[in-house]
Amino acid sequence: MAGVTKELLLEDISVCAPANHTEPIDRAVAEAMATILKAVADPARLQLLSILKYAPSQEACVCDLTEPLGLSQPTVSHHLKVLADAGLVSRERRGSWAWFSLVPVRLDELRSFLE
Amino acid sequence: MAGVTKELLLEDISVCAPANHTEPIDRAVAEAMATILKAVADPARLQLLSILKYAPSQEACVCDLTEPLGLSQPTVSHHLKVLADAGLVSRERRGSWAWFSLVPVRLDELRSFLE
DNA sequence: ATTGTATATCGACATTCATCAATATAGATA
DNA sequence: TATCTATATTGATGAATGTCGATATACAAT
Repeated sequence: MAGVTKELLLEDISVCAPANHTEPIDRAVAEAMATILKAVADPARLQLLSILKYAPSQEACVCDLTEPLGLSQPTVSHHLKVLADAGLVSRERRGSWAWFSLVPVRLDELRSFLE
Repeated sequence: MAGVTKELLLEDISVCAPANHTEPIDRAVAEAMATILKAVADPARLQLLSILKYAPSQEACVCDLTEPLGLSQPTVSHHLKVLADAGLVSRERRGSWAWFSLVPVRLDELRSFLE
């Protein structure tokens, strides 16, 4: 099935926007949030997010990322896919290169949820 | 070796207090933060944190937690240990019961790091 | 001491995951 | 078309992890 994205859309986790809970979350919400948190809970992916944050024009292509991470190109590509599926980074193809950039609102959601 | 704790102390991650970075984090910092994030990135543990947050007097014992989570007592005990090792909850023995409560400053650190 | 209850640890199992080499795909250029 | 480069996918492998039953430990109360 081409064109099907596995990205978790914001609407899927209705509870994580305002974080105005008055009672404990249930299993379904916990699983949805855990999916996003798992995407962040990896050293390589934390480095990727950090590099993107401080990159000129807040973006970078895969070829700029393998060397600072010390990982192979397939592995870096894999990590970027995990981040993209979680909605934490976006991908834009320009010529032969794939440019990745942060989706800041997604990290805002994470922080809100932890309040 | 009795009395040895595996808790990650705040001092161990010198960079996560103010979150005033000006350059990308290195692998060591990323690994330290990933350890704490991994502790949070699990549905059962997110539920535990949430239940503790809304519990009367912000604490609960294991026997109060198995039923809402639908998991066995050893499994809940295991998850609480993971959270305690990450410094996210504290444990206090009172009689036969072990009372767990949140360590809010630890969650503050997580949020700061994601800024 | 014995019994009972609450919690922790152990051992095992199935699943997930990070990683790489090999290969496939996409796009640019000749 | 053919070729070159950048990125994505596949397949395999070893490590980490969530879960439970069985057992051990800690504490209270007979």
